[in-house]
Amino acid sequence: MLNQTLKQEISQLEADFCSALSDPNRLLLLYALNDGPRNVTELTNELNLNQPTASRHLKVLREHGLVHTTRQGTTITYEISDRRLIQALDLLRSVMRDRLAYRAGLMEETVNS
Amino acid sequence: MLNQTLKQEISQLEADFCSALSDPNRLLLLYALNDGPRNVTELTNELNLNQPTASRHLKVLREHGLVHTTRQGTTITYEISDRRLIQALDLLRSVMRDRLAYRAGLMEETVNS
DNA sequence: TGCAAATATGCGTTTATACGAATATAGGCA
DNA sequence: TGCCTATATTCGTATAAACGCATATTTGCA
Repeated sequence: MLNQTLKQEISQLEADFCSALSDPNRLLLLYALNDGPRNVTELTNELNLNQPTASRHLKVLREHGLVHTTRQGTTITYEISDRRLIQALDLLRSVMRDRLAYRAGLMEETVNS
Repeated sequence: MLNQTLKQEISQLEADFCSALSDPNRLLLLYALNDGPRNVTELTNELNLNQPTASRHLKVLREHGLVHTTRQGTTITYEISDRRLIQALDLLRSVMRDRLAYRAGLMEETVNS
């Protein structure tokens, strides 16, 4: 059993982790990186971001340890740190999908009654 | 293959979903509800929140479909909607744990060198 | 040294979200 | 109706985070 203060600290950490995931551009970056390592320019082009935006979001991901980098000359390649992130995100998507399906069902019922 | 606009919309939805998870009090609420349904007063007491705070956070969880409610008289019981949420959160925790362990390892190396 | 390419940061503004304190609403019951 | 309990909302304020634009930093190379 954990005491309350510890629980709160862990939840704070986990919440910080989640807030790193709560931006659409960062999710797109993570999913892109799930297909393989990319450098900033490639990511910028693939996702149609402007360069400072991509760089700032990558910084957030990096600071939360969700991605890591290797430099080759002036180029910096980003890589996803842990595949379980995508597993977790996919789980969330399936929850989301079922919830949307449920709501769509409700809509139909409403329309048909 | 999904087109870019659709990808962006899905990522936006998923990001909204994640931002519902990016608050320590809401995570504590979810984990409490994982042990079984609770009403607002019980949650308020268990987590040492003040009542409006609990209510507001529960509203966020409800609006994102993470929990659902049943009313009995004046009492409203909250229940977690989908166990996979806890699965996903536990996955994130394990990623977090490994990352902290890795950083702790780096610290030791630094100290010992 | 000096330039070019890749990446990162600073600034100003806008938008979102959390909180406490106070207040409002809803349901049950006399 | 009027009161009590449970839950929700409003208000004012404070903090954080996103964006575009401009600029800085780093590295490789002539």
